Amino acid sequence: MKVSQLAKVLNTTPDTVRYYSRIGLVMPIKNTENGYKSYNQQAQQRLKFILSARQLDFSVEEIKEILLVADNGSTACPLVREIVEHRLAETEKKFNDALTLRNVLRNAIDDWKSKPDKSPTGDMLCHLIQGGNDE
Amino acid sequence: MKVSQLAKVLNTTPDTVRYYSRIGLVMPIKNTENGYKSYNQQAQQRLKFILSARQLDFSVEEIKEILLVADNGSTACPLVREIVEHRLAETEKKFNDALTLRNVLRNAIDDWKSKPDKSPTGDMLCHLIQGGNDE
DNA sequence: CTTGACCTGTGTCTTAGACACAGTCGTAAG
DNA sequence: CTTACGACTGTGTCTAAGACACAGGTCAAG
Repeated sequence: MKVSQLAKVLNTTPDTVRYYSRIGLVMPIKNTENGYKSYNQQAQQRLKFILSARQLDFSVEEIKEILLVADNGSTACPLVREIVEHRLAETEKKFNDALTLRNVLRNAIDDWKSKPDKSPTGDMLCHLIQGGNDE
Repeated sequence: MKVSQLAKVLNTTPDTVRYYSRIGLVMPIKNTENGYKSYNQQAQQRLKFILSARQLDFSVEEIKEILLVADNGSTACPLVREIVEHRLAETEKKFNDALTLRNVLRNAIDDWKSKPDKSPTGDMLCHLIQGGNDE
């Protein structure tokens, strides 16, 4: 299995496969003829796992730690549970931040509807953004 | 006004002030004695504008374009309106993505509650992530 | 003068790949 | 067989918005 072939099978991009190879998450065999990377069944399994974890928004660094534990023969499950809890908390924060920003943007657009465009002055670059209650 | 003083006045960090100086968004005067950056009233005004735009999640690159237009004496308002519309669309996407991911994570946590930790096997690194319906 | 706390500019680091590039493969035509 | 050419390859570099490390500078207290 070469890079693009593996990428297609697992529905990802060659660049992603190369990246994970580059940082050592998957270890292809090097074809000594041309230096091309060659992936076996185990590498494919491993990459599939990585992609699944990425879908849960696990960072590559976290996945690296999980694999380290699993490669050692230990259960990675407790670590995985911990990470997913952590990720949930972060995602809820992102969710709230996006919600807040959405409202701010919507209010801005609404407020600005009644305001004209103005040329900048010495102390006012754009009254939409800077402007308090200019009339 | 030196870096940290300006940062404190505008409630931001010295690193942020230095960054905007470094990329040329604000242009401090160089003290010829010690090479320290010195900010005047106009620079402060400018930085304040930048920070306000950042609060609307405008990118630094977008702000750079706005300032370019304003420095030219033209109205930046149309550009600002365009950017904020664009940003709203992106924020709504982020919002939805976060919502979706939150549900995925919650479901995962819930599903996993009834599942034990397992040691990895040759073809199963972590059954929580990989596992279909193993019992 | 010396100490020490704080400040300074500059250089490097961060994520997770995307992109550019020169070289290589494989296949089809001549 | 050679040649051409499109698809592929590994490696090096780039991204956003600062954060951090570091060697040196400043300034007030003693």
